[in-house]
Amino acid sequence: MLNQRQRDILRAVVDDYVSTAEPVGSRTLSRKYGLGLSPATIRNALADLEDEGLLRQPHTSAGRVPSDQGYRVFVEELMALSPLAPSVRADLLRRQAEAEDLRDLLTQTARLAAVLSGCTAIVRSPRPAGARIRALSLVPVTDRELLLVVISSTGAVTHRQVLLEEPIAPEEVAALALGLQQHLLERPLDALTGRVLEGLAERMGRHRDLIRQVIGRVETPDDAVVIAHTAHLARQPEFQQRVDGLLDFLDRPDRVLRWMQEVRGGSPSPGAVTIRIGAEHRDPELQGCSVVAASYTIGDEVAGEVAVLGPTRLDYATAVTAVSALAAGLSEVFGARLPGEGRQ
Amino acid sequence: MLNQRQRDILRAVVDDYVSTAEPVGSRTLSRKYGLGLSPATIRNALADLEDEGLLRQPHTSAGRVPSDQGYRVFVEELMALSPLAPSVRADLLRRQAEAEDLRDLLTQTARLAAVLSGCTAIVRSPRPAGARIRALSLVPVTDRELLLVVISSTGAVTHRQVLLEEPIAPEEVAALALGLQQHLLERPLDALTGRVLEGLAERMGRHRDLIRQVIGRVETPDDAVVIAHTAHLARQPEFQQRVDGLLDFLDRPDRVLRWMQEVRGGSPSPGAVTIRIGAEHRDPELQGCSVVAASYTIGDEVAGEVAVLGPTRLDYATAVTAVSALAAGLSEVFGARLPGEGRQ
DNA sequence: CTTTGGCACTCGTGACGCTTGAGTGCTAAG
DNA sequence: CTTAGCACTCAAGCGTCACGAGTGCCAAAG
Repeated sequence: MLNQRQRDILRAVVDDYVSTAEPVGSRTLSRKYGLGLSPATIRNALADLEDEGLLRQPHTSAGRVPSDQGYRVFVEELMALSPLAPSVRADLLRRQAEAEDLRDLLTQTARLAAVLSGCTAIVRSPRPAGARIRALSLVPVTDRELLLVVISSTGAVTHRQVLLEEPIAPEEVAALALGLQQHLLERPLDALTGRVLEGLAERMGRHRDLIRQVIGRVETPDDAVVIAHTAHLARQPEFQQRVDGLLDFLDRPDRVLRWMQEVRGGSPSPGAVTIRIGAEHRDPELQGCSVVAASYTIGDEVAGEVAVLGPTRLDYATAVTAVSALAAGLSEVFGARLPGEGRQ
Repeated sequence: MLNQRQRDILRAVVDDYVSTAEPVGSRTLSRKYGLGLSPATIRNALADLEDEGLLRQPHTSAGRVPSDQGYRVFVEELMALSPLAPSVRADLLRRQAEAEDLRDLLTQTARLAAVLSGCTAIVRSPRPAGARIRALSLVPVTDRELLLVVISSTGAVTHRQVLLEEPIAPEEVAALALGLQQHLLERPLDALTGRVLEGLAERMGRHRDLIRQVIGRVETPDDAVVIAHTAHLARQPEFQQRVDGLLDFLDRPDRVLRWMQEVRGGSPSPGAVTIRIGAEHRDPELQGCSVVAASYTIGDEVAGEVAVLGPTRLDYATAVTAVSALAAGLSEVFGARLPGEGRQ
């Protein structure tokens, strides 16, 4: 276990390295941080911390750098969280509440997270397991072309084109819509995929094929994540040589989505902040990266996450405050529209 | 004016520099390209080309590098375009035709352009001046919440939430929708903004405010451009130091959109390929970049562009073939659905 | 008049060695 | 247990040097 001095010194090392990106040595620590200890004493402590595996030395005669494990201890035991000023918090919430629709809300949230943390931000669209179909409509486009519009209880609007073999009359469209509504309204979104629809298709007689076309994705991975300010990643000195790999990763929404889901798996409790550091990531592109994610809720259910992505040398305290505040804001905005109300 | 030899040599310099990213000297040219000339002769020609402003020397005793103006001459007079193999072309068209909806179509097209050219690709959503409102529907979500769905003749679907002060009955919604349809169907999309709506609002009696809410953007800039494979930009050696500026630019859809529109302004003829090189860009971030854009059409009208973005040292011939083929593909896919038909 | 070989010159690059400075570990004294 | 001192290590910076790629110019050959 670490004693108080070691904790102070580890904290100082992380603080200094986060702000300078340079290995930090005993003299710097003695001078810049009010530890009241001589460099020699600090050296002993540093050596101990290195034995514990919390610090690394890039080479002999360089300063120390936190290891992934060191960051882990830092975020779990040492980090001093300073809450946002109430005025800032209010400002964030106001901006979120002002969003014009779901997409705008997520985009704004991602941008705010990126600006606050100085990192690339990622927001996962709300997709609570309990999301239900709140409204459903068939819009006739031409006499053999319909648009199916589905609105979920999260406020997500998805639409899908349906091409028909033969013309359909407006009254028939209305009847069909009514039938669909009777069977699907208030059912879970999952009802739009798989066997439920197959069963429904059988019962719908001649429009069986129409229903079949609806089976499948109602939302693409492209819509499922919003990414903001990839430029921040490119600015990190440690990523100069590997920006392309990271961008390549972020260019693929499906991978990002799977990864977000996996990160969230680590901590299923609502509102919690998950931090994943460096080697704790499975994907090779993400070595040297850390992610800080906070989940937001709709009702009592975890619906999605607000996350920031940066080098392991990231300002965890700021990141945690930022994603917490923004996730809480999302929960609030969603909560303000009680079940039965909606938000596009 | 350039003589044949100078043209051959300029072409060789561009070819070599594009593939190696290294300044190219007289000996390399004499050896690798079948010019049948000694290095000394080539040196004379190189000096002439430099006097003309078509080549630059990074420093004395380095090889030559094409100047922006040199690339300009290259693309206008020297470039050898090799058409795509019919099988590849057919494959592209097949992939485009298979797209499930407008968004998927644009995303796939952008990805194909990026892969073919090895550059970052940008596709601008179709927005022909003549686009009309093909279908319009009001979907009741709750008793004081409606979703307005608008489908344009390009197949773009946009939706916007409308919050009401007081509850509205389903029959009233239907009547309102009918009223809107009568006034707006087949009118230009512009009718959804500005004074047309103001006039309409007056006539709609108590639902005036509802109409007012609809005024404004029907499509955000976020939807207007699709960007693929930003990682390719980060891979270019000349951008190592400035990836962040470029990403910052691409992170802002509104700027990208304005820029695309400006680039297209250069060549208004349908189907044409526009090339903008280095200093020809106004934005400082884009110095050292070139863009190759081909417009696609709906009917006879220019609707949008397929573009690739890379360093000035880019493979213009490949880029031109790629964007031309993909833009033609888009035109074809849009053309196949005649006016009156639609595509989500 | 054009082409070409030769030659002197320039300049970036990489290797080498040197110095400097930051940092360490160890030891002995306080 | 703390700290001052000391010897040691190593990266980074700097000047020197040789090398090589490239140039411009000139005079001779075609």
